[in-house]
Amino acid sequence: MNATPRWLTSEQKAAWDSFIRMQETLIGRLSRRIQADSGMSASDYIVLVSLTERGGGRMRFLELAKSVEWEKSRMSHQVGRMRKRGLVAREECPDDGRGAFIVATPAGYRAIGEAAPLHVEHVRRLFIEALTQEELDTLARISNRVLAHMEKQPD
Amino acid sequence: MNATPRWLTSEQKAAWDSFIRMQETLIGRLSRRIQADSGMSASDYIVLVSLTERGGGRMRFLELAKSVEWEKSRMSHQVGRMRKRGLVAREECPDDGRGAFIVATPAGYRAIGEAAPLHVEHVRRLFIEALTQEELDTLARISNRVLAHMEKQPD
DNA sequence: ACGAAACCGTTGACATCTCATCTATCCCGC
DNA sequence: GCGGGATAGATGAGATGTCAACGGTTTCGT
Repeated sequence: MNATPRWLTSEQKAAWDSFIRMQETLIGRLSRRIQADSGMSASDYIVLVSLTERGGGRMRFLELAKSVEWEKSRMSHQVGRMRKRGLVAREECPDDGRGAFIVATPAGYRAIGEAAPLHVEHVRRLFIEALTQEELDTLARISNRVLAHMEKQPD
Repeated sequence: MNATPRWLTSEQKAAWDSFIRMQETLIGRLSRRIQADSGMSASDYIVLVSLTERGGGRMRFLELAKSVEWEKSRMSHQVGRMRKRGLVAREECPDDGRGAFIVATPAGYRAIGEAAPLHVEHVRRLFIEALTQEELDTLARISNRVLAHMEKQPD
């Protein structure tokens, strides 16, 4: 037994629609680019970046998952595939019999080393160059505000 | 034989990272919400919205695909699944022997009618409420600028 | 007319993501 | 030191997305 739903105002809807469309187009183009340029999936790329930059090429499994904010199941499948492709390896963890370290292989380093400059170039070309530094700052502030707001909200 | 890659400045990288993180978190939470609230996938939702709002419940297949900016293959699979679930139906097109109309079924209308208010509530709660109207306008302007820029760029 | 090219939509193979469930190990109180 | 709960991670099923190739139709130049 609800009241009429409260729809968005036309300004709110316009903002939402523009944002969604932009975001979808941009992410779509970038992932297709990564794939085409490097043969890696966008997921491979993200995981390798996090593993090599934030973990020095070696991280505990769940730490890696947290660092990219994925659930463990997703990461587990992903690591399995990346292992099959030789991008990462798995090492037992001496301290914790359940645990595992994920390690970037030389092939993994090579792949990310080749892919990263191309990726950055596309980010710059498609996104950064569209905006002034002031607009970028504004977008960052807005993004952080939304993130902070979401953290306070339940699911 | 390349020069050292031109990385992003720290301000640019900060903006990019914040945007990506926000976008991913927000979209992730919203799709899980749609799924949990209505049993529909986010894709089902988008397609039904476009079909009922912009097409009056009946659209040519490729027109539908264009209206949500999907490739035809993706839409074809999606429509196949939605057909199986009874959300849409397919009609032959008299004018064009290759073509097809996609039609929202009563069950489809019911599903979208129930899901939409909940979805809007979550959009409002997670996103709209985090920002002032001025910030929303700014974000819309920035999004449209990026979109316009991308349209001019090759793949 | 008629053949080629463009168009509409489908299909199959494969990669990926989610959810629920499972195993094994660790930790903690008693 | 033992039993129960938390933790680390893997796994299988099913839904989804991508890419490349395909089969009919239409269209259009000649």
